[in-house]
Amino acid sequence: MRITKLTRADLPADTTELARFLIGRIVVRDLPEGRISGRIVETEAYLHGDAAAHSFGGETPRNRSLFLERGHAYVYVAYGIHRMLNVAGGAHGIGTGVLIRAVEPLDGIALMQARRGMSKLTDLARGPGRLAMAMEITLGLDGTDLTVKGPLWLGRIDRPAGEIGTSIRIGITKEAERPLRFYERGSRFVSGRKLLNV
DNA sequence: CGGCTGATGATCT
DNA sequence: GATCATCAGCCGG
Repeated sequence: MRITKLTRADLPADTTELARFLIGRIVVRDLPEGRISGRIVETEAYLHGDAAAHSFGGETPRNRSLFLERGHAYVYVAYGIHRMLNVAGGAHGIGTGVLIRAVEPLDGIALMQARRGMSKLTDLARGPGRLAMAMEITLGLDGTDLTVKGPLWLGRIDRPAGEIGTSIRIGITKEAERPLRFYERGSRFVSGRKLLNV
């Protein structure tokens, strides 16, 4: 399977557009043991001035990667257990980004299964915490430029995204009604409740 | 399948 | 010391 690297110019400057654009694109994790990759089927946008965004209170050591130019990784720990993978959006100095919530496993399925301690394909990377565990997303990857081939980068394959559905975001309480979650309709690899995935 | 709950640690106040 | 952009496991239907 041929995966072509995305360039920064490929990425929409608007973060909501970026969240939609990333559906159907590929996250590639290159490890010494081999390549792990997955096709993005679910994202959420976190915008400038959005009370649900980590950047809302201004730049801190933790969230500084969100303020990098679009295409950089922002990785943080949620609930003390799970790492979350985000793609920073917008221009340098603007704290916006896209949370990658689920991928459809492509390469390195055996590696993902070993990492997750389970084999069911549809549960390997369904949900941001599971995705991060399956793809070995560590805090050390925070700030990585995803438009450069390295340990973690973004690509595309010759397969169009399906129809994109929209819903409210999952697991937040502030600005909870904004329709900023996007997913590929009909995909079995999408997280969230059924009601949200119509 | 849907609902509930405890785990767990980095971060900021 | 409070707050989490979550998940696995357990329970009842």
